[in-house]
Amino acid sequence: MVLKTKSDISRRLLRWFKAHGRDLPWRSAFSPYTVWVSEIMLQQTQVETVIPYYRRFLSSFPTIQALAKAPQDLVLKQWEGLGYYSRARNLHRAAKQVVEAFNGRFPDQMDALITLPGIGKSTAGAILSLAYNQPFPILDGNVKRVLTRLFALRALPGAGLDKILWAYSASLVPSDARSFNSALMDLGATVCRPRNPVCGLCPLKTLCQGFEQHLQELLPLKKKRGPLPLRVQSALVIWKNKRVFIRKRPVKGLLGGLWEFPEEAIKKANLTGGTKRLEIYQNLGFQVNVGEAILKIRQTFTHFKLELHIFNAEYHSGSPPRDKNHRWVSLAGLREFPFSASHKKIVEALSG
DNA sequence: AAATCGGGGAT
DNA sequence: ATCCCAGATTT
Repeated sequence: MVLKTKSDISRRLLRWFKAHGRDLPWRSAFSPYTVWVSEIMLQQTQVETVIPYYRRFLSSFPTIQALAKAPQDLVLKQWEGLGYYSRARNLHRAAKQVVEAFNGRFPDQMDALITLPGIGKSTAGAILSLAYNQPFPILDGNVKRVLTRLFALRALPGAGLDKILWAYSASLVPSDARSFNSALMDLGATVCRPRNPVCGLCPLKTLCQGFEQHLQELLPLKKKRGPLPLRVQSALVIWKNKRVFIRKRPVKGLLGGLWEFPEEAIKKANLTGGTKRLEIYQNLGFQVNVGEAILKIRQTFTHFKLELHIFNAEYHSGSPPRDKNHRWVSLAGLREFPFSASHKKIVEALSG
């Protein structure tokens, strides 16, 4: 009975996929490199957002050797605006590892794949199934939702539920894992959607326990999170002889490796008391005269909200550290450096 | 187990 | 405004 249902599910899904599967840029070649790049970009990021980045990235780095040889600033520049920049740094590191430790040969085994930075169990399963057509399961947001509904799993999110979902995903994968896993993701994205699932168009409708129990809108269960804390910060556009000062953020942590106009936390009171503005900057290493506010930017991050106040400033005295992480750059030169979305808006405000 | 890590699309 | 996206890594 269970075996019959299993083959029933894969048969229905594969037939549906032939007629309704998405035509996506990374589904033309199935080379390990392009599958890998797409999988990393697609982590926590929607397909439509990824597509232009994917094209540009492969245009800049057509091979894993080209990626391995590239400077990190250029890799981050191609990633600029996509978010979760550790993905880009890990992708770059992993490319070097494959070129050096694996002689340029992309691994085709689970144990080797998960040694590469940025590749966890699900991305490894995706690479093995999509690039090599090996029968490995995946468990992304789409698959979690489809399986949770299909088997009416009422557990709260967490390790316990994940273990059950991995077991279901593994039990369902047929020999044509490439098409099956693609179909599972497409079904989740286009039919078994988070809100307003289109159960009338679902090939698994008659097998779906969630639909049978009218739970499709309630599943998967989610835990609610509290309000995000607000961080108020300032950034300075410091001028000196038609150039502006930028520095590189630490490679670890938030927006790691990106460049910025010096940014620090401030208290809201310091925004209004004109003369207090000189006290805003503690760690700059040199003295400036702070001018008027020129821009205010709000940005929501995963775990906090940012309110960023940008001020014009003029170099006064002293000197910043003389290393490659601190630069005076012309307006035209700013285009070479990778910035976060917020600081990209500052660049645009200065240029436009 | 919980926190960290971006930015935007959809509603 | 909220939810969530082809998750991984660190704490």
